[in-house]
Amino acid sequence: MFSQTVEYALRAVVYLAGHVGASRTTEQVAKATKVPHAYLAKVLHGLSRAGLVHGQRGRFGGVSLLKTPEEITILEVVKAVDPIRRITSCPLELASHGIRLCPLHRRVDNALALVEDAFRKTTLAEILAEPSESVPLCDFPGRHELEQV
Amino acid sequence: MFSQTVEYALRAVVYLAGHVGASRTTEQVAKATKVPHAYLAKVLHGLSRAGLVHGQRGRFGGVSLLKTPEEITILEVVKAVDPIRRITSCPLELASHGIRLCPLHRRVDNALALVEDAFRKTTLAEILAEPSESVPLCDFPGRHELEQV
DNA sequence: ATCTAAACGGATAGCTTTATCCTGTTCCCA
DNA sequence: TGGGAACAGGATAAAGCTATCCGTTTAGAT
Repeated sequence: MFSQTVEYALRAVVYLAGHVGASRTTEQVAKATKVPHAYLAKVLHGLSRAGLVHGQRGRFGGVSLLKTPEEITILEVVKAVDPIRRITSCPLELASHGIRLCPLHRRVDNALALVEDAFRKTTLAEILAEPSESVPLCDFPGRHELEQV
Repeated sequence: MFSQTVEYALRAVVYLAGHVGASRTTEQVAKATKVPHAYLAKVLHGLSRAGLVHGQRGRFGGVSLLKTPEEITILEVVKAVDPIRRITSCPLELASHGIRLCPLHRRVDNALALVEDAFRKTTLAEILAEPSESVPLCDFPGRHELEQV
């Protein structure tokens, strides 16, 4: 239901949010998040165009968040790479429906709205702060590095 | 976010729910719901395999609902053609996460659960009964036939 | 200045979804 | 019992998503 791209983008930003300040190479992010690195580069570029991350070229470059984890919501990330297309007008293009959705599409759009709202309310900071057995993206409970090998 | 197939399937069952008892040809359904008829045939076949509709071959055949509109929920229809894949285990296959989702995937899965719940609570009967300016799938407010030409 | 590591960008390939077409099969009716 | 109407199902095609590869550009370090 959510695209692979969304999944990858979320993993990447959560990882970056766990390393604010420092910039990470796409290779590092790819390893830690188990995302194909060539494809991740595209996804990160999308996030860059949306103004969420900054890509620093050249040696010792990498990508880093442009905002604090408190300021970034899941919804922003989703919007950047694969926006939720709300239903704003009748998909059948029935003239008489116009701007008003029929009961069917009203319900479907309401479901989309639920997701949007849930995602709008969740920041990266919340995800990192949540007490949990399993740290986001991390194979080692309680520790916050995957690539310490 | 929802596939085209889901959209088509929902249109079809809502249409059929508006004509309980009688069976309609895929051609009729296709016209009324503005779905490509060859593709709709596949979708309807999927609904048939799921036991939601029955396809009667031969002359004066057609498709009809196997249950009353009160008994069919949107979720059943979605499940039949393109199920919502809930997140049941760590997508990164991190051993330490096991059955327990990390905060990120917990949130994403919660969003999926919201949609499932909303769809589980909605029956076709409700959609048809809802007082609205615009009748489902119908271009003529207050009337319930599109193909009266 | 040169070397090197990194993001950037385009070209390409495979897979899945969406869509079409055509043939077969079934069923009712005359 | 033959014919037509309708679903069933396979083959095929178009489009989008996912993924890979490779050359280019950039920037820092030496």
